[in-house]
Amino acid sequence: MAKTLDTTLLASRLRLVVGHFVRRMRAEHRFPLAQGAVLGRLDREGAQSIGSLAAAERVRPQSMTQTLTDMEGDGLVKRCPDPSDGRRTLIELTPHGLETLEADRRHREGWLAESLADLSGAEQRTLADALELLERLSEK
Amino acid sequence: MAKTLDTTLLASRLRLVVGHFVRRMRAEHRFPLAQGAVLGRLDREGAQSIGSLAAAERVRPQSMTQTLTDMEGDGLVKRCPDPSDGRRTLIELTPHGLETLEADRRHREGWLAESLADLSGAEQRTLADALELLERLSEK
DNA sequence: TATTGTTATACTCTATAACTATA
DNA sequence: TATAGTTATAGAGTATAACAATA
Repeated sequence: MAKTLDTTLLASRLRLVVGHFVRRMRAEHRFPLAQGAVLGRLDREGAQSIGSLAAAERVRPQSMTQTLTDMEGDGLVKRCPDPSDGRRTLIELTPHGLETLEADRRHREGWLAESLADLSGAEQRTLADALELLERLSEK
Repeated sequence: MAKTLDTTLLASRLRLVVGHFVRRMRAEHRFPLAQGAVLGRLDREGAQSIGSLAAAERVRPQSMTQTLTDMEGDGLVKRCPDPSDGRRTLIELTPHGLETLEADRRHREGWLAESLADLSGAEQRTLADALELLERLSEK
């Protein structure tokens, strides 16, 4: 039976490591993390409403509006009225947004994705399992 | 032999889960995370220089100066000249800083530390192992 | 010259509150 | 009334550049 760890120390270490990792990701990207997240999601899932993007990223709709306004200003996304519901706005990738995403992916190959690929299958599994746990903690 | 996962998807999920977790932690704390980190470190390790705090938290010295200036304004820490090196400033906890830290720890017991304690020993081990991996990724 | 820390400035990221427009 | 989104505002968190003081 595995022994229980000191949860206060584990909590501190969690905060420190996660904080460091976020700063490292930020430094590595060519454009803001929050924007990259939206680009990736639009590419994977297609055009969708602002509220749905906010829910998926688990930020407030107001925060997402701000991110999208910045991105629209940079020509990465386009706002389109939803024909079936006048309250909704659909967000879609522009060609420039897609190019930017692909350039970022190529660049990150030099770091995160490549580093992850360097891990053993067991290590990748450990990381994936830990993400499940982290998500469970976040939901509580 | 464990199969290799899709590293692009794992990278996306890593960003999402970690981002969500950080926002959850931020929302749960009574005062800024960066300040809580400093309070905990000073309590565990005792008074130390600004540069050493910055290195431990892996932020720039300028960022740490800013954090500490805010904290000093709130009476959480005190700047003391290092008697052995006029360039250095030692940071020490004030009684108010210690009280604040202890109050925060009691409050967090209601969430993170308690949630971690609810995990099985194996799950805690998975999380601790993943932190090692995450730290290795951050260092690369 | 090298090291420690600060000031000035700016950007990212997110939140709450109050609002408008549509259903 | 309820829902989708926006505007206004503020605060946390961090960075780079330029600087002063001390070793």
